[in-house]
Amino acid sequence: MGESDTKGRSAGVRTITDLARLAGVSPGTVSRALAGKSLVNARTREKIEALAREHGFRPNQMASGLRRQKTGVIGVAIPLGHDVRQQISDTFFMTLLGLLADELTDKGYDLMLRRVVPMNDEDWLDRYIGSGMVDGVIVIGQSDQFERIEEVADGYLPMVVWGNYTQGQRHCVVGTDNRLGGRMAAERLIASGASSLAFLGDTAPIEFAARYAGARDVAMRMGVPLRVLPTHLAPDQLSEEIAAHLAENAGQVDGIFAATDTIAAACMAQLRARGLAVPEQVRIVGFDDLPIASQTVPPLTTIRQDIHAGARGLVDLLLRRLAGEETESLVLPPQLKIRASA
Amino acid sequence: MGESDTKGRSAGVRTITDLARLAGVSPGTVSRALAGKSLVNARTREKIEALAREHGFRPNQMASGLRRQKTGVIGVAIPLGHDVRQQISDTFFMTLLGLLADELTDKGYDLMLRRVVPMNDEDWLDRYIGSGMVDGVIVIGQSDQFERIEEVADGYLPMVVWGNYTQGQRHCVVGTDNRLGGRMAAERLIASGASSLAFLGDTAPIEFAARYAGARDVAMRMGVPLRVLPTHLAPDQLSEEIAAHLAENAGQVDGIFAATDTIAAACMAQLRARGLAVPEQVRIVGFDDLPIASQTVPPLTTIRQDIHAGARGLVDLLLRRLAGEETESLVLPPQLKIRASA
DNA sequence: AGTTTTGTTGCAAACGATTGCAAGCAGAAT
DNA sequence: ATTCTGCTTGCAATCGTTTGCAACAAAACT
Repeated sequence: MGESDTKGRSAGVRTITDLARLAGVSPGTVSRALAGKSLVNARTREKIEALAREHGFRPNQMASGLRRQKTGVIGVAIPLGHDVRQQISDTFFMTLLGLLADELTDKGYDLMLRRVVPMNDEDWLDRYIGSGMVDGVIVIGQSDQFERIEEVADGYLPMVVWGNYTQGQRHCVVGTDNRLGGRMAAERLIASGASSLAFLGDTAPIEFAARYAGARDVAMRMGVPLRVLPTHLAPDQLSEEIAAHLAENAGQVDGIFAATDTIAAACMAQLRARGLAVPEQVRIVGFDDLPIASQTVPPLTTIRQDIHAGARGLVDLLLRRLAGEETESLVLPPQLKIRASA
Repeated sequence: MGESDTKGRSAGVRTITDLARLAGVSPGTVSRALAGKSLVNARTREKIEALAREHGFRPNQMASGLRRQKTGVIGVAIPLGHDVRQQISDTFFMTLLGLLADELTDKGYDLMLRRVVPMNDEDWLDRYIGSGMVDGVIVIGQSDQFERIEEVADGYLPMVVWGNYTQGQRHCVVGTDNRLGGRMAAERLIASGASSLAFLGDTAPIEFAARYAGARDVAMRMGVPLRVLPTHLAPDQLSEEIAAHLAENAGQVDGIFAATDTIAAACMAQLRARGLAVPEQVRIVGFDDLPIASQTVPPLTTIRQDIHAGARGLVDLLLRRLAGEETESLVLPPQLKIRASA
C-alpha cells in the first residue's frame, strides 16, 4: 500500500503499458503475467502482480474483449410483449434474475440486463446479439415472441430461453411443464370439491396458455365447465379486474386456477372482501410457489416451479452452447404443493 | 430485403470496413453516416443506411467503446454484506432494479448487473469501476459498506447510491428519510394503542438502523419500551426466527415495527398462527408499501417509499454526474399509509 | 480569372490488450 | 568449443471504430 495513497487511486497507471514501464518489461509480458499464463518467470510475475496490486490496476475489459472477441458478458433479455408493465412486478421473473446473477457470477460472467418492448422494436433480439457486447443471451419469458426467437435460434447458437417447451421447436428452452402443472391444478381443485372452474389470468403468453390447456384437458375429461377470466399482471389493474370478474360470475365458480401466485393472492384478498370462504365456498390453486404463497390466509395451494433448478439449467445449457454443443431443451417437473386453499 | 435471406443473416458483413467496401466509400465515412453526423452527403448516407439495413449490420460496441472511451453501460451493484441471501427475495430492491432498467433504457443506456459479496472481495467497487466496462455505477443498498463507498466517492464522480443519507457524508445518495419513517411508524403504533414496542429486523444495514433510530426517538420521548428482535431476510429462516421471537416475548409486546413489508407479512402469518388478533392485541406497521401490503389480512399499515421517484432520481443524478456536475443527495419523504393493522 | 468559402471524403493514428513468432539466453548434451 | 533444448521475453500485428487533419471539388465571392 502506498503512503497517503489509497490503493487504486494512482491516476498514473491506467494501461498495461504504464505498468510495463514501471516493471521494466514489455506490455506483452505484463499481459501474460496478469492472465496467469505459464510462460512467465515466477519472479517477474510476482513483481508485476505486486505492482498491479499497489496501483490498483485492472486491465480494460473493452480492449481485452475486442482483441479476444469475447466479452465475458451474458445478455439477459426480458421481452415485454403483451403487457408492458408486467415484469416490473413479477416476483417470479425477478427472483429468477437474481439467481441467474448468482450462477453467472460463479462462472465468471457478468450479466447485462435489457428489458425490451418488441412491439416498438422489431429486431430487439438481433440488435442485442449483433451488438458485440455479449457472448450469449438468455431470454426470460417467450412472451408473444415465439416466432422471432425461433428465427434467431436457427443462426445463433449461444441462446437459451426460459419458457414453455413446444413439441418440435428449434430453440433451446428451459422451463416447467406448464401443461402438466395445469392438469395437476385442475385435478386438485376438483378433488377438493370444485365443480365449476375458472382460469384466472392472461392466456396470451405461451406459458400461461399451456397452463390453461392443461386445466382444460382435465375439465373436458371430467366434464366440468372451465371459463377464462382474463387479467393483467400489473398490481394496480389486477385487483379491480378480479373484483369485476368475481362480481360478474358470482356463485357460478367454485374453483379458481390462478395463472400465478401473485394473481392468486390478489384474488384471495378480493374473495375475502366479498365474504367468500376459502376453501369452503371457493377453492383456489396458484402457480410458482413464491414466498407469498405460504403467507396468504389461508395458505395457498399451488404448483411449485423449481426456480433454482431453472436458473442452474439456463446457465449450464448456455455455457455448453458457448462451447459449441447443441443442447436439448430442459423440461422441469412441476410439483403440487398442498396447503389450505384447495 | 435479400432474396431467400432473412435480414441480419448475411455472414459477409461484420465490420464497418466490409460495409464501406460494398458502398464504395471509406470506413470513416460509413462511421460518420451511421453515427448521424452532419458531415456526410445526404445521398451517401442513404445508400449506406440502406446497405446497413439490408445486411443487418450493427457496429461493434466493444470497438466503439474502446475508441470513444465510453460504453453506454451503467453498472448496477448490489452488495450483499451482512446477509448473503437477502436480496434474492427482497422485492423492494428487485422492483427498484426493474424501474432502473426502464429509466436507463429510456436514456439510451444498458444496465450491467453485478451482485457482490464484499466479505470475500475487499475491492468489489474499485474492480467494477476500473474494469472499463461501465460509464457509471449505481449501488443499490449500502449494506455495511458505507466506508468503502465513501472512499471510492472521493475519487470517482459518476456514482450514485440508493440508501440512507447521513449528515455530512461524501457520496451522493438517493433514498427515503428512514429515520423520519421510523418515527412515523412508532407514532402510529402508539396512537393506535400500543404501549410496548418492538423493532423486528436486522439493525446492521444502515437504512434499517435509521428506521430503528427513528422509532427509538419516539419511544424515548413517549417513555415507551422498545426492544429489538433481530431477523434475517431470507424467507426460509425468517418465519422460524419470528416464531421464536413471538414465543419468547409472548404478551410483552403489543406494537411491532417491521423493518420491511416482507418481514411484516411473515410476522402476521406467525401472529395468526399464535392466535393473536391484529390490531386488537398486537399492532403492526411495515415499511416499503409493496403490493403485498394491501393483501395481508388485515391489510398492512406501512411507511411508503416512493420507489418510482427513487429510480428516477438515481438515474437523473447519475446522468448529471456523468456530465461532470457535482450533485447533492436526494432525500425522499416517507408517507404513512394507514390500512388496518395499526 | 483568381481567391476564398463550403461541403464531402479519405487517410491514418489512435483506443488498450492479446498473441504468434522469433530472438535471446541460460544450462545441458555432444 | 559447438550444438541443442527449454525457458522467458520482446516485437509488432491485430481486434473494429472513431476522429483530427488534410485533400479535393464545387460553389461563391472579388
